[in-house]
Amino acid sequence: MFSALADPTRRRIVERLARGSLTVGEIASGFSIAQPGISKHVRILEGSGLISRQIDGRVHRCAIAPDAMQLVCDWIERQRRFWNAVLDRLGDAVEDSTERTGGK
Amino acid sequence: MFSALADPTRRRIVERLARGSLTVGEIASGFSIAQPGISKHVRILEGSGLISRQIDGRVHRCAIAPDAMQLVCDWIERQRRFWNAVLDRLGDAVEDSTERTGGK
DNA sequence: CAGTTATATAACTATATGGTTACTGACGAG
DNA sequence: CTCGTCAGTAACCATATAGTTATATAACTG
Repeated sequence: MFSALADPTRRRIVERLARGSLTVGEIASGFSIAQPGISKHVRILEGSGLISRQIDGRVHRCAIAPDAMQLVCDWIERQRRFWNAVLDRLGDAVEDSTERTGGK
Repeated sequence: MFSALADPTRRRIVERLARGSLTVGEIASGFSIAQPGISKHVRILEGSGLISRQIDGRVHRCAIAPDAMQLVCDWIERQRRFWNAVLDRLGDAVEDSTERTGGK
């Protein structure tokens, strides 16, 4: 799922889908890359569980999958906690060193 | 900076550096890949501004760069807001549809 | 039915990436 | 000075990835 979102084109697709569901053709019309390329990206996003597809006759309507979105949010929250902890630790280290050296 | 953190090996390097500064050799000893590979990763991390290097004789001591860490935290926070907004919108859509259909 | 449209699939290309080995240079110890 | 060590550079390799074009399949439309 992380690697699915690593590609900027796929992130843009998801961002567009966040505004509402779209068919594959509608997605493709927003990019300068050819339709088969979009099909690939959509397939990857679908395979990662990030989006779902409802086939309605010829058109495939794509939408963001709420469950996956929840996982994304959870994952980001974990990352946020981790990096903030790193940042805090760096802040402490700076304080320590400024104390030891008599400071700035 | 995002692409620098996209590689799992580089993330692990940063995680180890979060525990304290390390020389290139010390970093390399924690991985199964050869030293020149680590050198490359370190160079990429340094080029992205995520870590800094203090050359002390033969040894190169690496540490996380606080400024970049702040940027990472800011970026993650923006992402968190964005994806939570997407999630909220999806939640509303579900509510709407269940209202319309009389569904559970 | 024939023709058009929406999408997928196949085969290929180009490029980026992560890894390797071999070698080089700088520093420090004896 | 010589030798060993830490690290960087160069050249190369394998693989993955994003894109392409051409073709196939399936559903509408007249």
